[in-house]
Amino acid sequence: MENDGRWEQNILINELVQGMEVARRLKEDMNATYSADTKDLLLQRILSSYEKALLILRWNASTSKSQNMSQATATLFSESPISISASPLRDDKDHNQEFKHDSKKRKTMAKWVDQVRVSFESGLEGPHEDGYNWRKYGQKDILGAKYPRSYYRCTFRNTQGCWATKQVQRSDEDPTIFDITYKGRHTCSQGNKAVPQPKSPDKHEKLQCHSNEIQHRQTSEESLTTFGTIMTVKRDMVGNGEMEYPFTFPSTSFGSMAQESYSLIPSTLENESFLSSHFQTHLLYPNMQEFKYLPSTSFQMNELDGIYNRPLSESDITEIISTNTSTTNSPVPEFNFSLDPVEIDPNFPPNTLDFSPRALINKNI
DNA sequence: AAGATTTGACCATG
DNA sequence: CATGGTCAAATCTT
Repeated sequence: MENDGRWEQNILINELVQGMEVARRLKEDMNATYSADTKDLLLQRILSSYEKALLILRWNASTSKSQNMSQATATLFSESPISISASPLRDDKDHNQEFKHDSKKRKTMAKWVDQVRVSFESGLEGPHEDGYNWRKYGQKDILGAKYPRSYYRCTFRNTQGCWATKQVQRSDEDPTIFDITYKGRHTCSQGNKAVPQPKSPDKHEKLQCHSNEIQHRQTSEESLTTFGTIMTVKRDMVGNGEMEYPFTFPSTSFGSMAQESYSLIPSTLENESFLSSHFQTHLLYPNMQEFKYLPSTSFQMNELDGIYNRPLSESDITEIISTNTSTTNSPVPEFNFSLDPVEIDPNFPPNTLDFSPRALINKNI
């Protein structure tokens, strides 16, 4: 656990550096290039960096449990590489959520994809709770894939018109890894809640127990912020110009980390998408033994350097800003990041803006 | 009985 | 036409 300090420090530095970099960009382009909206987003991004930095400091000071601190920082950081983009090729109708109600149109509408890689202990049936209620609606054998792909949609699709979906695909190379692709933003009550309250704790508990031999106890206060395995995050462009954007997935599977983490870095590095100009950020749970195998310097910062140390287009800014917006949906309830992502960029139709599913796990272990 | 899952059929897309 | 995504009836679970 001696790495916790370094981890937190790196994140802290990282956040401050981000804020500084964005501020510098903003200063340079104060009276040119960027639109008013973009500037506003930049400012929000800056504020977010400081908020997060302060958050880390506050948390550090208020808790003696380094584990929870690490969980919080990991989660916070993990929200950073999120990016979103609307396809400029789509007309506004396609962005209109109303069209989502027409299944015939769904394939042509813009979508935002979150892709997450989550690992589990071997022997698991499948992915675990991510804070939302999903209903399986299909399964399909995928060409070249060893395991079938499962399709889930939000349980509240009919009752609340929530069109969030996810796909779960077990990894060929490492069956303990599941690629989970999220599409659509939760508009249901769960999606609006900072902390989804499991409606049926028993069910969740059963799932959790099923997937983990190791259960973690929490203090009452910290029970709201139980985050688990944050594995890898990948950003990919979809072929039709749609943007996949990464977000992190606060797994509740604590028990699996030590075993599975070995495979995470290789599996993602080998991924061809990594070589095709996409970037990936590896987020490893700070308490993992394997954490020590990571470069002593902040590997995340290197990733972010790739963002900040190049000329920024407006779309780049948008990506960075959306990083910010995601953090405003901080799953940590007591953090008062109240920015509504919908308001971040007026050019984005609200209902199609998708952010991190705020996958906050309120696990009642 | 209501809700969830399974699974083959259907459909859109490239 | 092959493939992936979704539908919906049948089936299972609660």
